[in-house]
Amino acid sequence: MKEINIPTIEKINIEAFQKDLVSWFLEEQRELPWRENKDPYRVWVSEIMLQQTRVDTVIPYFNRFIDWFPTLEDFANADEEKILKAWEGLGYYSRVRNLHSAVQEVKALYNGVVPDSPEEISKLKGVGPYTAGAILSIAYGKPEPAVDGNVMRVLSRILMIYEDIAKPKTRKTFEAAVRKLIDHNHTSAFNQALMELGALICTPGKPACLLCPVQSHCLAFEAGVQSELPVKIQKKKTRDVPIVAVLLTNEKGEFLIHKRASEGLLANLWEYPNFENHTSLQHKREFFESRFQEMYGVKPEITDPLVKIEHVFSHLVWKVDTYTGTVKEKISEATLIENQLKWVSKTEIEEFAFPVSHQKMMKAYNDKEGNN
DNA sequence: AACACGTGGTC
DNA sequence: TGACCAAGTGT
Repeated sequence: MKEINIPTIEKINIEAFQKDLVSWFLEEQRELPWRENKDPYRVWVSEIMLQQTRVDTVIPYFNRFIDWFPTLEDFANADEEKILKAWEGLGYYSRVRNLHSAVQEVKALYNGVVPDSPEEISKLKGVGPYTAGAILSIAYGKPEPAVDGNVMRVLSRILMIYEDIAKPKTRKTFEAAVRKLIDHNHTSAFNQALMELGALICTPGKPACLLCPVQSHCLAFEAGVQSELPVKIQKKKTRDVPIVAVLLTNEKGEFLIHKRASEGLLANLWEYPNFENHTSLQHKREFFESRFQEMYGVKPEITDPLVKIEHVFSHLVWKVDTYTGTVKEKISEATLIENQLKWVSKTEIEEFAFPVSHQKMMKAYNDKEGNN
């Protein structure tokens, strides 16, 4: 275990810093549904939802999630279709599948009680260094660091740390800092205060230093360099992926849907039949029809163009040309099962989780038909 | 270490 | 309008 040295920490009056920060949090914290109590299960769910996701986005999802699965055991017993539906639209869907298997493990191994040791809790799927520290400090009062993007931004300023926060090893520097700074009597408030401060005051763009409860402790403010911090180098280019997707119906008015693979992008979510189309430009319909036929043995008929959808992911961009179409011939039951295809009515379709891009297809269809 | 993994909001 | 961002983790 290498010792991490942070010279500037000597300049901080730690007790005064703790008091100013924690007092501010106790006074000014937002009322959030996951702050109603310290149930480790609720804290856990909220921390997973909040990964890379805004508070305002999470609130309605969290409330519905707790409504559907009030206890850890309720969630452990839920089926995968339902848990994906609970997450539909939130993104990063592996979060909910990992949470599900982790919760089932807690039920089986720990009698349904979320473990309170760093070693045990860190073994759970989807529980990394941040989430482990967050649950341990918030739900169990353990003096563990919970270093997220907010904490790195706030502490990079207070301690004038110029390490690139995009680099994995940098998190360790900030964990070491938190271990020295954390208020052992108020671990929950201290860690949450760091994040709350980052969200409300010590923001990325223009930090509201004049309103900051720990302004007098901030080395970057003292030096007038708060806008230069944190240092963050990085940006990957996205690549375009052209896709042709078709909303296919049969004579019964049912829609054909396809379940995505169990790993990778949008794993296990449902979608309308589509193919990546690197070939060309004017022949998208023919391309789809022939690919569909070679995959499933039946030739669909594409009728009308629907909408063009551009969907931006963090690492790629789908350029989707969508159409409506019909399937007149019968697709055999074996083919349907083998290829994870399903005919569903407009009512049944509500039970399945779709990525946002494909939700837009049905919306466009409804808008166009003027029905619902 | 670097990249895959979603979505909606912001300046 | 195109980054850049928001309470990260798995591989």
